[in-house]
Amino acid sequence: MSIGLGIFCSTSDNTLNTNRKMRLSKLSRETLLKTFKENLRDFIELLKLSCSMGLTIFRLGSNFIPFASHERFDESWLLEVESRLRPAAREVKRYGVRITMHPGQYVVLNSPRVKVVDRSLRELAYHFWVLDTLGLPRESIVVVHLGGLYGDKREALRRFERTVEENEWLARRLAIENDERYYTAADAVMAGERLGLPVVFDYYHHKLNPSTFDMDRLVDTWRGAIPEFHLSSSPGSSRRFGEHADFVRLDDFLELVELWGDRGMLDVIVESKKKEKAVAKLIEELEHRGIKLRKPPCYPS
DNA sequence: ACCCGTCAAGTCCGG
DNA sequence: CCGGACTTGACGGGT
Repeated sequence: MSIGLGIFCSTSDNTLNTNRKMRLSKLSRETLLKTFKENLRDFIELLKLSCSMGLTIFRLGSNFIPFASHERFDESWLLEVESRLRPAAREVKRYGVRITMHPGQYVVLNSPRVKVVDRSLRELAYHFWVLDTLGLPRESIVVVHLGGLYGDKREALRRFERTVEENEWLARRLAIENDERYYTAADAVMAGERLGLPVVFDYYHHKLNPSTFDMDRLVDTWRGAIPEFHLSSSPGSSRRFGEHADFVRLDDFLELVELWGDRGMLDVIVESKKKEKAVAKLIEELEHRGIKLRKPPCYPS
C-alpha cells in the first residue's frame, strides 16, 4: 500500500488555520501583514502536525495572503510578504510534506465574461506565486474545476481549453478536478489529456456525478508524478446535496483503494469537516485491519 | 462576553 | 431581471 493521507487548510477547531478571512473594509498594510503572519505561523505548525500524524500531503488555504489578487491589494505589500515567506521555504521543504492549493468557486476559467476570466487568472497567478516563492516542485499543483455550463457544455469546455492554451504558464501547476454537478471524471480526463493537465479525482463528487472513465488514463495525465485524490463521505439522509460529513466512512476509503488497485503511490486529501480527527479515526481503523499507509520523510518526528 | 448582521469574487435555478 | 441556494463559517461592530 502506498497511499498517503492529508488534511486541508486548518485543524477542526481552527486553533491552527492557514485560511483566515478578512473584511475588505479592514484591508490595510497592518491588518494584512498581521493576518498573513498568523497564517504562516500556523502553516508551519500544521506541517508539524501532519508529520507527527504521518500525513504526506497538505492543502494550503487560499486566503493564505488575504486579497492578494484584489485590485485594492498594494503591490508593495507583496515585498514584505515575500521577505517572510521566502525564508520559510527551507523549513517547509525539510518536512517533505506535499503542498497543494485549491481556489474556490470564484475561479472560473470558462466563463464567457472576460472580466471573470481575468480575475480568475489573477487569482491563479497569486496561487502560483505562493508555491513558487516557497520553492516547491511541480507536484505542488493548483486544482480547479472546469466551471459552468452556460447552456452549452461543449462550447463551455472549448472555452476552458482556449483559456488554458492562451495562457501557457497555467500548465506549470494547474490541475483539473471532477465536480459534483456538471463535469464528470470522464470530462476531466478528456480535458486533461487534450491540455496536458493532471486530473484530480474526487471520489465523493464521482459518486454524486458518476461517469465511466479509464483509471489508467487518468493516472497517465500525471506523467509519473504522484496523483492527488480527494475523499469525503455523505452525512446521510435529509442533508444538503454535496455536503461533507464530519468523518470519512471506512467503506468509502476501501472503495477508493479498490478503484486504485496497485498502481503505486497516491496522495489522498480527506475533506471531512472534522479534519485531523477524521483522518486520525480512519488511520486507527486501517491499522486495526492491518492496512499500512505511506508516511512522509519526517515521520516519526 | 455574547449576539447577530454581514461578508470580493460566480453560476444556476425558479419566480 | 432578481433573490436565494450553493457552502459555511467566521469576522467584528454593537450591546
